[in-house]
Amino acid sequence: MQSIIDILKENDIAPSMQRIKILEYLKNYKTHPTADMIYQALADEIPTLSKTTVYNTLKTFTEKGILMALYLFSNEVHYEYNTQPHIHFQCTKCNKIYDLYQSFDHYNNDLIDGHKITEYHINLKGICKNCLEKGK
Amino acid sequence: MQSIIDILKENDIAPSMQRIKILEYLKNYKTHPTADMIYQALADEIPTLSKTTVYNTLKTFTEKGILMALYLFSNEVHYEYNTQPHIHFQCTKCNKIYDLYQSFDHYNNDLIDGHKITEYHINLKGICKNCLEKGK
DNA sequence: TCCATTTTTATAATGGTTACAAATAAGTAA
DNA sequence: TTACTTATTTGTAACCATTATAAAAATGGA
Repeated sequence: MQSIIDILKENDIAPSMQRIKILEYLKNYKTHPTADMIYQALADEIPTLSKTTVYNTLKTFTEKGILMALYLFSNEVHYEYNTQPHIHFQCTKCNKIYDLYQSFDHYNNDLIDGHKITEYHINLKGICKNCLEKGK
Repeated sequence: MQSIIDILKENDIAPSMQRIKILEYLKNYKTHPTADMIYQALADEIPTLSKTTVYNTLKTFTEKGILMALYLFSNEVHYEYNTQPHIHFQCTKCNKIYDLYQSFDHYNNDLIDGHKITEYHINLKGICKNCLEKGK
């Protein structure tokens, strides 16, 4: 089991306290948070935390491939710790984001119409089980 | 062949000049423009055009299902006139957006893990044919 | 310890989008 | 047509996520 610090070192990122806490948060709580959500969640624990640090850190992690940036159905970016391939579903009622592990088409390294594919996202939208059951 | 005005009327939208021009632009130039691109493109023809009108109109059209809002790999929204199902590919070098008509999984009205799917987007990212050929 | 480099921070700036309220255009009844 | 109501457009300001910038703090090596 790989520690947070190991993950950072493997990616040539100095394991500062802020970076550790941010990655830890994303690895433990798979809630696809935005930068602001992460900031809010950690502000108590790290009172001096700056939102700029959160943005910088997320940018670094994403560039290194540690995190995936999700562009769903709004103009704020959600982040997730990279695990096995899956697709995303967002509920239009409660806005919750779900990971789905249904079988789906994979496009990695495909060449389509001559274009080289390096990354792909499958984003679904609808009403989640929970909201369906609540009636209405 | 359905006219722009007919499309608007069918959707209970009064066919004002601004609305006609905006829909016409999206129907004719399938370039997946942003609100600002549309504004820039029409500003000469409609000198009094306001950016707010463009935003309002795009919102109306999207709510009626005439347009599709695309959330690709940035936080600006791109729009397209709804045609046959297809998927999107954006080049990371030139940022151009391509429509791909490859076969792909369809999810409409599926029920996955109890969630009702009403809309889905497949977004690919990579290097387009054109940029590949330019070498490097 | 001293110094150079990295990291964090606060502040201001940017850019896409929305809120708001006034101005204009359109639609309807008399 | 007029008078009046409603719909649409417009300009301005506000909003909110994100980025730029430069100073402050922390870190690491000689």
